[in-house]
Amino acid sequence: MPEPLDPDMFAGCPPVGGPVRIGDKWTAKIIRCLESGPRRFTELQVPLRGITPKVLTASLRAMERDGLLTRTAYDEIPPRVEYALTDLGRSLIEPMNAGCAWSRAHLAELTRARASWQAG
Amino acid sequence: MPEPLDPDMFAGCPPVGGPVRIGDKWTAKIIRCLESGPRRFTELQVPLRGITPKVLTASLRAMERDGLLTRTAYDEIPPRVEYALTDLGRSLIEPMNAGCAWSRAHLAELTRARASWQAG
DNA sequence: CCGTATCCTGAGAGATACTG
DNA sequence: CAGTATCTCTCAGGATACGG
Repeated sequence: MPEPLDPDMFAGCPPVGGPVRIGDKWTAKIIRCLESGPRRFTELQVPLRGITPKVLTASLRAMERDGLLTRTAYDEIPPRVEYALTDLGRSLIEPMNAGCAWSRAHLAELTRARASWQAG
Repeated sequence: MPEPLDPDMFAGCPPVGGPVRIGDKWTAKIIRCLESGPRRFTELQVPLRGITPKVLTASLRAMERDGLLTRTAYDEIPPRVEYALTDLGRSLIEPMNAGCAWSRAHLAELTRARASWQAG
């Protein structure tokens, strides 16, 4: 493969931190939480161990802005807000599963690689 | 979907920054660069616009440690070093393609969502 | 050619406290 | 219940310069 690399081979690629921040700490997990149906703010906080309300709010707002989920506030007392995946958000589940499948298939191999690196 | 979320639903999931840092700024692109065959340090710097040697070195070392690629130094003058994907590294291409396919399919939709957010 | 050595910056993330 | 308001911190990433 002696062909030189195209200097512009990433020209069409969105920059990291561009269109969708699926690679951040929480986005993928939030999608998983909403996979089974709409959830409320506090409900999300439970599996998202220790996420602070500020960070959860920021994550949800970003995802809402990107059209991955919807926020619905009901005018009740006490307040009730529900977050639900859009079709767009739901469409991310497939590629996410591809990544998870890779992890399951190769995690052992990876752990071995790290171990033998430590060894020498 | 009134079933409560499992508080431990992410128990088995590796922490972000865990096993494989594919979500960082450079790892995926480096894999793309090596897809077509082994490459040298300076060769990688070309499409990786503006990556500094320090950062490229750090990325390559991390990937080597994880068994995603190999580093081969030839004892010549001037020095020659080649980086090549391992089978493990190559196996990441498939799930990466799944993500790229998603981008291609939904980028327009996403851009629309952002625009309408700005508008209203 | 292939890196190392320093120094620096910013953004994501967390701790803590408070409110409609 | 569902957030906001501050403050702080860490660390990936970058700028620059130098070395085998």
